Amino acid sequence: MTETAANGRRPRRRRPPMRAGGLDLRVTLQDVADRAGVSLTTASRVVNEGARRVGPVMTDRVNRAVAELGYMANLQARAVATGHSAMVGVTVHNIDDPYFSSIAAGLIDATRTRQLLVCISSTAHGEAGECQYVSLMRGQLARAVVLIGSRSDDQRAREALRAEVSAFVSAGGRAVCVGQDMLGVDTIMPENRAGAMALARSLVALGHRSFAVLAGPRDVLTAKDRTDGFRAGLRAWSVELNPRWVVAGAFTRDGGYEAMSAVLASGPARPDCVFAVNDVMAVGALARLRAEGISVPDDIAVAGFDDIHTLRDVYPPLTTVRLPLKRMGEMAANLVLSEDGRDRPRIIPVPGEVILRESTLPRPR
Amino acid sequence: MTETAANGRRPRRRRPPMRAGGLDLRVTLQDVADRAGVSLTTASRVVNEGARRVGPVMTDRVNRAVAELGYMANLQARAVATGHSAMVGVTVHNIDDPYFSSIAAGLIDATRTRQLLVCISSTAHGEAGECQYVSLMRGQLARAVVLIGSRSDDQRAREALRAEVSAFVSAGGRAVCVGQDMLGVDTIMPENRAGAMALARSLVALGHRSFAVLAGPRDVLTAKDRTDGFRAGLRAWSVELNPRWVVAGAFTRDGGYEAMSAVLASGPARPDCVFAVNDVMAVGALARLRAEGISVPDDIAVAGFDDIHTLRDVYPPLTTVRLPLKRMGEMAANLVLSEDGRDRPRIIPVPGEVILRESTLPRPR
DNA sequence: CTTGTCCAGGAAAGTGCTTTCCCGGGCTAC
DNA sequence: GTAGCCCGGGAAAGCACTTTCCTGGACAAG
Repeated sequence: MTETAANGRRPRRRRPPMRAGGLDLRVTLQDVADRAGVSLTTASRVVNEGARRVGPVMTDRVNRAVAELGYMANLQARAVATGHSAMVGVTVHNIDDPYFSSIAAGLIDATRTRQLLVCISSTAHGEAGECQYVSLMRGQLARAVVLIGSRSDDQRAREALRAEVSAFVSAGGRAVCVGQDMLGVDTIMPENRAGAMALARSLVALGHRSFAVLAGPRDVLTAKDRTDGFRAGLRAWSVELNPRWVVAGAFTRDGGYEAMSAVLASGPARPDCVFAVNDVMAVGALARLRAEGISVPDDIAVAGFDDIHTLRDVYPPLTTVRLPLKRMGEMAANLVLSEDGRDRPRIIPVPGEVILRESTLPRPR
Repeated sequence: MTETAANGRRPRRRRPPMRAGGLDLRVTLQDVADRAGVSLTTASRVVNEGARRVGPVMTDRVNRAVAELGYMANLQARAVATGHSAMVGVTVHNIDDPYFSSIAAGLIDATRTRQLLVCISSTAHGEAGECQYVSLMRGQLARAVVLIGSRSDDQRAREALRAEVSAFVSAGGRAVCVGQDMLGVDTIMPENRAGAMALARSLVALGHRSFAVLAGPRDVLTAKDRTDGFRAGLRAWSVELNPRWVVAGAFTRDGGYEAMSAVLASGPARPDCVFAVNDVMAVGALARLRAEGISVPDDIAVAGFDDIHTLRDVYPPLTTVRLPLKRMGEMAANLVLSEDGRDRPRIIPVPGEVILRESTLPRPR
């Protein structure tokens, strides 16, 4: 009681920018302790419900003070003291793209019950942005970082990212990638190549013989893998792909629209079937064909990749390769949460499933 | 030099859970200072490029040490020291819904250059989840919190959220809402009511006389506002809405599908036109009508709301009310970043624009 | 009655950073 | 030549927590 009285409250801290007029009522654990008439230590122990037990009287007093003051622990300070936080950093290339938002949704869902704080950054393609974000997460003492999206074929950028990720891991974090296995960390790996290959086989089986590919961005490995897989699948049936009909384009609806335009402009001949390396592009292609008055699937068939949920109702229904996107997000979350204990990264392949719909009806020959 | 030698490096800190085998190489500012042979203070000043100038020699030495050691500041510690962080918390109801991911994309975009760290939580409807998240953000000393999505008509929940937000603001944060103005904070307010009203007028002008409304979830104010606005718009033309044809349903494709089913099942009569309170539901309705062999727009016209970008290519193209979703995200970011200095919250109404497309061709009478 | 063992509570030392305050040297002004 | 003044550098005091270590009392065992 003697000391306690002398232990005057520290003066309100300097709070630098201090919003105009907004009185600052940040309440600290010390405030709680004071109000409850206990030591800071005891207050901390009650709040943390940790190993150390506290008597029921004190516990009660502290809890009451917490409620009365509306106390919320300063999580940053806690992170500094303990050396780790509950944050999980996530990067996607474009959150507005349903491919990414589906995966993110799965991840967030799986994470909800686990008391983790998910931070999403939309890095608009490019390893540079991801690099920066991983570094930021290192600064946040993030528990993990999840890099969602295709790797690029830019070797230098990839090395830089690899180094950054490795620094993050050395600092005690965990890293997971959804895409290609190029970072030396746990990876959820959609089987783009095999999926596209299977799709090619199915399309040939339906009677299609000449193909165009709307191949996505040149430097994106996912696009490359799907294109290559498709070509390989055709080749297995001795069907060759006309290089003039393999045209690049952005991974967007408009990218698909323009790539389709390029195919149509390439000459009077037309392919039996167009494979767009993702559904979003396929929708753009459909729009372009409709604008031209070309009937799908009667004149030209169209197939996509991903089986995006929100696109399941375009007309005609799109043949595609289904990837369990939400599930992939959950799998990523599980990788983040499970201790590995093993020395080598886990690679989890995710097969795609060919879904034939009306956009590629059988072609009578 | 005398002191420096004695100033032995602190022993490596206790690092509690310590991943198996993962050697912990967290490098601190002290390490940098030691390596550069300068004081902690100087190192800090160099790293922060703050007001205080440091001589070129020291600056250089520190920068070199930073590079060599791969130093990344512990942002949590910085936040503790300064009393604020660069974090912005964002809640959406469902990140997988294009409505939300578009707004989020706009927000993230606008935020990229500003050195802010965006944390997104998907709170799956419900003020309770938002409450919890705002509290979490208070613990993170977040600079701001952005609540994206409709308020519900649950008064108690709303009060709780309001209290939590107010605690957040008292602690020096800023709050922005995208939805209804019910929280007493800066708000981006889509004019749902007016938009639906205008849509109703346009549809009547096209010759439609009997309407069904797929009205969304009962407790969601956005759904309610749109329904009410639509009803009011009809009434202005002396058209009444048959209550049996106002059916609730989830804000999803499947919700729209089922609500449409309910309308069809309600009797032999059919409405001229169906208004789904958002595009996603409208797409579900289209699917249901197609399944029934009912032609849109010849037999029944369909209209939605939002003008979701990825849905712009459904067939037939959907009449809707366009909301500038990405722009709304940017506006929210701007509200977050601009100091207000005013005493009362800013409310920014966002008008919707009626877009007539083929799903509601004029009906000859 | 003494000794040893828990046990709840508190003081204090940490966590990595910022920022205030102090100090000594070089400069200019008179 | 000296008084006054910046100016770059460092020591130390925060910031809001956690956790170790200590302490005094209650209790059981001998």
